[in-house]
Amino acid sequence: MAQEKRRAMPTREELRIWRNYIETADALRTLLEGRMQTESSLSSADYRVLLELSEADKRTLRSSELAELIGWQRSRLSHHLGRMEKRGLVHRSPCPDDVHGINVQLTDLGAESFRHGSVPHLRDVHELFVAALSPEQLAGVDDFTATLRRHLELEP
Amino acid sequence: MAQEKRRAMPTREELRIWRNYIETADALRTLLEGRMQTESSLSSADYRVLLELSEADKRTLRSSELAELIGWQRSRLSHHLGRMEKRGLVHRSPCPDDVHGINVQLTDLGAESFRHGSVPHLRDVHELFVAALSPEQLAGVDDFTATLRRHLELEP
DNA sequence: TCATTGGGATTGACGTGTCAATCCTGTAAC
DNA sequence: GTTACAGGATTGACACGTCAATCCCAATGA
Repeated sequence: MAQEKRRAMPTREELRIWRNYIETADALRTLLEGRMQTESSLSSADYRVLLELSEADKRTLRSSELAELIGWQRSRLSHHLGRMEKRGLVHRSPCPDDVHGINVQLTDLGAESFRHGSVPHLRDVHELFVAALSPEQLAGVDDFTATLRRHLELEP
Repeated sequence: MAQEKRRAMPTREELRIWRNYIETADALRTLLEGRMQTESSLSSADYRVLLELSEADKRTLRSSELAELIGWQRSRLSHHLGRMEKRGLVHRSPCPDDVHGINVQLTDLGAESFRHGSVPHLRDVHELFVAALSPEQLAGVDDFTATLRRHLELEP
């Protein structure tokens, strides 16, 4: 009886909460993605890339740093940059300092797209998430996500 | 000043909470999917389908009902059933009652796969989610997801 | 009898992500 | 000098989801 909770099953109630939690988060993500798509023709993947680049020095990052920053596999980034480059959002060029290594630079169009996209996106986040919750609820979210992140050993 | 909150932007702090929230949910989903894949060679999409079918009368559902139940587009379901049928998890046959309409039936292999997959999956949910949180935190999650669902007008 | 429409399902093209294999180019080992 | 290897990035094959187009078949209506 000492460790009856080891590898236990969730109760019906816990399972219900879990399903609601994960479905809601999913629905929210989907909703926001859809809005961003129609508002500015950007996917959330595009947004992540543009965000990091626009905050970077000279709007430029080494490909590997970028992958690190947003936590993607190299190959995913490579595929995605290829597509973004085709759309003119981004430009790749060999990196002078490092023999291997590629510099990824935001183009003017990319910077413009990001500016145009970010304002409505942030408003959407406010409208669909922040505005729904009381300050106490928001604090609760912060608390339990922190707990969860610690539990999963995610980097902060 | 009366409606200064209309279409407002999130504060830095609110944005941080939002990002943590959505990233954590994502990471959790990914983690669980990965485990299910290695434990039982099922994706979460497979799992959804198998779950509904195994609870259905005679392990069978009309394709359209199934789509309704799990909230998928018809075409997504069609594609996915095609793949699952190839793997022998599921069987499709024209529906005798309804002229149009296709019956989707769980095969023995499908039922077996689901049984084998569900136990470790539920344990994973417990380990990675339920066990991390205090009863108060869990109640908090329940509360704020309910609030969010109402706000987003998601069906319960 | 033949065109029309309508529900139910499938198909094809396309964008995306993953995994494993490959490529490229300096650097170290022999 | 040639071989090996190592870091950095790309590629290809495949699974998945979405959108729009199509197919199939019956029940109308002319």
